[in-house]
Amino acid sequence: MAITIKDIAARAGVSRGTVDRALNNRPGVNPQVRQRIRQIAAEAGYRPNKAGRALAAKKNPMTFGIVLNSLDNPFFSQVIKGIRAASDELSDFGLQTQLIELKGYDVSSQLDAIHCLQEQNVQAIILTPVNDDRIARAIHFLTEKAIPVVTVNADIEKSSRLCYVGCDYEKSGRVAGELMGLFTQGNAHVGIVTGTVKMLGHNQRIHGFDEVVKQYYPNVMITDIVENNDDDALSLERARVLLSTHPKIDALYIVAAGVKGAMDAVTECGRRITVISFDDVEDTRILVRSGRISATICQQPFEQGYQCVKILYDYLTHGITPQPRLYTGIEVKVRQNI
Amino acid sequence: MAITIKDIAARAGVSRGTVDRALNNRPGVNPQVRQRIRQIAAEAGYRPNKAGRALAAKKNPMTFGIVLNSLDNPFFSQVIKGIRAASDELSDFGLQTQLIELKGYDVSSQLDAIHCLQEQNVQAIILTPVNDDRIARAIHFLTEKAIPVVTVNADIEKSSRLCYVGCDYEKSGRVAGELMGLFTQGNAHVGIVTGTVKMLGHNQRIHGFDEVVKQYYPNVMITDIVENNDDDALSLERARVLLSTHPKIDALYIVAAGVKGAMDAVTECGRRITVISFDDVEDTRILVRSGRISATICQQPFEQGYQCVKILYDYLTHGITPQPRLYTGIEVKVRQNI
DNA sequence: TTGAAAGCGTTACCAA
DNA sequence: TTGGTAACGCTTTCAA
Repeated sequence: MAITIKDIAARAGVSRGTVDRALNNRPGVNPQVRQRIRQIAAEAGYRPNKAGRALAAKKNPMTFGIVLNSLDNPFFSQVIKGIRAASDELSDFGLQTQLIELKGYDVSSQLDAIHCLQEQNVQAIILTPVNDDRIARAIHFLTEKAIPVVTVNADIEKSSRLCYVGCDYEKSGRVAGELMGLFTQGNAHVGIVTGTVKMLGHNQRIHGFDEVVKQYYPNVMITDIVENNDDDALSLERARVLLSTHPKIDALYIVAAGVKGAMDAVTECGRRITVISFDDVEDTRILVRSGRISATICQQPFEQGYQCVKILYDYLTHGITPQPRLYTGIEVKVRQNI
Repeated sequence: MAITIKDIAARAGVSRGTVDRALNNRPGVNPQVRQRIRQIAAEAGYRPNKAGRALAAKKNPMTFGIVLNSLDNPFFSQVIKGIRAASDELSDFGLQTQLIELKGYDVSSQLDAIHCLQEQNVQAIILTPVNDDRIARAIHFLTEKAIPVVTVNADIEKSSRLCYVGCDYEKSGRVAGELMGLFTQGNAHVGIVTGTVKMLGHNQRIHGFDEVVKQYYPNVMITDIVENNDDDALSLERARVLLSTHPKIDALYIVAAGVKGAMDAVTECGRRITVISFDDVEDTRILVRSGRISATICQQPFEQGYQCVKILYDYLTHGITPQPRLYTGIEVKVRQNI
């Protein structure tokens, strides 16, 4: 049976309250007594009991505020499921969550949502930030007020967020490059369809891909790149031009959304094209099942949702400081395991 | 704030003790009173608080016994890490674990271990069973004594185990078949190196592979199969014969352990061979990194260890009956994500 | 600065 | 068949 506060109190010859104050950096303990108690606790290998703590914590429950750009974006439904799973699991330990869903990547609506949550006195905030200075400042402001912020799925440069939970975009691009090399046996003319060059993650996926084919598959050539703004209609149009302009293209690397549009262009042109894409939404799944996309590379959205909640809970209640980045797994899905 | 036993007791006009007895099927409650209490609890959407329960449960702590054939088998170190993670996490909730590690797949030493655990009055048993009738009978006996058994990593036919946690071998074989088709662009003569035809899982991996190439890649031919008993020395010998007997073979499907031995034979013969293997142990990792194995298909051993403990805990303390099979994910690892 | 005690939700035990 | 009470480990409040 593990050691408890009661045991430590007995050994130190003080009361349980004093031990609690000493170990949890609460004010009003004689420095020497505090020191002695910590010493005893460390020697005994004391670890606070989570159940006991949770029960006592129910007196002042916690709320996490969450801001996601998830409306009309099927990818995020899995992230939300992960968030729900974590907050369900932790509800018995005094945690509540409040979710605000936004559409698109608009800075001011994101700022509004953050302010709204702040007024509700949330203890922490989770968000998918737009990569903008005003958001960075808002995060800074929250952190100063001792409201930790975790970014999920997308990160923001030079901000004071506690932790980023999401994909390692560079690495997933490298995996894509490797698979392209393997599927084409090292010979291909690749057309790239990206979302937008303004999204950090999209660029990183291209960069990782490029590095790998350069190093290992010198006969895999990147022929051209087009942007589709994550939009299917535009994707069809741009991919159509891409394919007709470059008759040599026999492979497609689709970096973001707009998969269906690009694949319609492939069908139109009638050529045999090796395709690699990202994520696992309905449209993509159908295309992988039919063999028209060889592989799609996924980023564990459920896990992203689950972990961002869990990390904040552990940070606030057990003082566990997370690594600055938690990368979720890179999953290769083909026809047989999608 | 969620509803508690106290609330229900008040509404039903009885004591907390009676509510506890009524809701947890303990004896000694007037049937009508029991009925009424359950009604009230159901209407109020009562869900027992886990922290409260855990604290109370510390009075009679639980021990799970675990039997793994893990000695000299690096694959299992990850399974053990998963078990440790789960039992660490649950130690605050009154769980202890007792691990017995065995070498090889010997029925009688496995039976001995089970008896040993039984004498220590464990509340549940986790094991990697040998597929043998005597083990099946032992499991049956335990189940009758209300000691639930979960099989991990390998299952046993017609036994009364509560749940199997591990790989879907058939499906992972199908993924291998798909990848082989993609890597060879549908043209290959495949040699298969398996562990033993006596292991259900190994056969399933071959069967799944066979089905997929038959259906989707008719020009991927399975040329021959050899057994290596999961042993590197034997693997080298058999693979050597395989490759020299069939000069046409240009692809290798390595189903189980003995990867290093088989790959030494590949090096010897000097031909260019496309290789797919399973699992992620040191030897394999080096071969994938060097590009000599194109992909290795993994089965989340950590997750297997973690889940088997968690499932039993949830079953015993919260009455959550698991699905009969929990398949862990199939992970495709290539040079860039291993 | 410290101690004592109440309370979080559940279970177990003893008494009625 | 029931109720009352103590206990699990921790935090908080009030009093000293």
